[in-house]
Amino acid sequence: MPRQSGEPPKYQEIADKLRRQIGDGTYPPGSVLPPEREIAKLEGVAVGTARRALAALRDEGYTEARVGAGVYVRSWQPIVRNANKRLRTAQWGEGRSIWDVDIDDRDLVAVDVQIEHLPAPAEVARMLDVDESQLVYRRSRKYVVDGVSVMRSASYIPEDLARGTRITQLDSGPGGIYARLREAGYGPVKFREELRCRMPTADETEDLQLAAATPVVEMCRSAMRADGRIVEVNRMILDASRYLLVYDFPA
Amino acid sequence: MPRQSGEPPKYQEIADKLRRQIGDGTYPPGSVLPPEREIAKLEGVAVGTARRALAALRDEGYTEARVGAGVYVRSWQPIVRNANKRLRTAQWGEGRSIWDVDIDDRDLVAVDVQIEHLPAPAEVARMLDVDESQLVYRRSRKYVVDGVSVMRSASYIPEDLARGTRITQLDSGPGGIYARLREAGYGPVKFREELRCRMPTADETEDLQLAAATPVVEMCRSAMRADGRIVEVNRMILDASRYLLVYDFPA
DNA sequence: AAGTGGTCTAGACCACTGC
DNA sequence: CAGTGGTCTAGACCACTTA
Repeated sequence: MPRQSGEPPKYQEIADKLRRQIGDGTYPPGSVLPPEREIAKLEGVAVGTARRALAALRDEGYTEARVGAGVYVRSWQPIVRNANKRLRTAQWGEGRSIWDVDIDDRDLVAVDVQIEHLPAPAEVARMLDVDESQLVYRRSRKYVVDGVSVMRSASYIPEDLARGTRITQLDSGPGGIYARLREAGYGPVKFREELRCRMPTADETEDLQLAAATPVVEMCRSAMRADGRIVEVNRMILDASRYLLVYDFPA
Repeated sequence: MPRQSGEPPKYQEIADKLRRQIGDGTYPPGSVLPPEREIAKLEGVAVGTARRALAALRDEGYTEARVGAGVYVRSWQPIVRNANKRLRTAQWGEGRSIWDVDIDDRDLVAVDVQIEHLPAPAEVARMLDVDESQLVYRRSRKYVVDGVSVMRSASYIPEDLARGTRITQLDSGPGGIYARLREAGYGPVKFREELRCRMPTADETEDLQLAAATPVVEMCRSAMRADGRIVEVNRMILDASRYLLVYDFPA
């Protein structure tokens, strides 16, 4: 039988009900929802319709399905990322990686660290104000917290600034690349972060092991020297469900 | 027939193909994809499977379906929002961006403007450091650009700061509420913006007329006076597909 | 081995659009 | 009025998890 004309779709009403039950603690974070076949029987709908309701919840980030096991209620425990605090000059001098600062007491691990020496990608070349054919260093890595991939980052540095420093090595040394740039007299004085939020590509979903329908934040940070030259461009993809972003600025 | 064991699902392969064709210009922005029944026939699958492929594209923001008309390819023409424009114009000059966006100044129109006088919501009360029972002014509005709803905003001001000023009126006067606060000696000197990105609730989808599976940016801006008191809290919901957010800050 | 979510089929009626 | 996307049914097999 087709559904009667009129109000909201059945799958939406079932989803609303489950959403409410997740909200009021009937299904607390970490718990399992009834299987789709049981929901179908309880609500008197076809299994496909119950599936759509569950899919809606999954697509809103409420739940995570594990095949063979069940549909689990997710919780949101974000990493607080304060851009200004992390990049303050004082903290680079202390020999700490900027990434240590805001992770509370959770372990943050960089994996899949790579250094490449390649021609600048078009947009990066425009930002760095160099020719596309010119070589840059690309330092890429993925960050993992509590076993969960939360971000992929790729940093681009013009060759003439990186040459002869530890920026070209896997371990860039205490304080990271900003400390190296500063030692060489190229310390950045200003930053710009541009962000957009969108649904991930298939590659990003695979790389960060994103739950279905989790958005990503695509961020580009550029670091500028006193004379106005951009000395580094950092392109990042963040699992949006894992981050709370904070910016402070004067009026 | 159930599908053969092995590689990616059919609907995913069809989606990949369409995604590629959107990318290479076979279906340019604004064009219409073949109807689901035709895709089903062409690909030799059931209509439901073709539908899943189209649903995947829609869920990634590539397309927008108009019932009765067809599935249209979307384009991304974001509003560039520079949180601290003063810093930007003074120190960065004309902005270079990785994203190729026109920085045109389209007019933002405020609609559905409302002023309420109500007890502070719990989180707002905590931010403003007042009792939950205490009254605050809530100024809410929706912003529309080119006929499209892009943001909903709700600003909260403690009663003792707003009383006797035009902050309590629909038209808060030239310069907006910050000018009024400044006149009263309460001018903010610092801002903080906290952002998270997530899938919208059903209410938000309805309110902003969001395309299916478009993420939102949930933002909370607080304005701080010289003595440290927070004089305003502004809660915003942005259609993520319409915004490019920019933050400048010193090292 | 039983149960679960993921995929798929082959139909159907509805509300809406555009001619 | 023909065509479109949205919803729904009642089945089916698969790969996987759990015990």
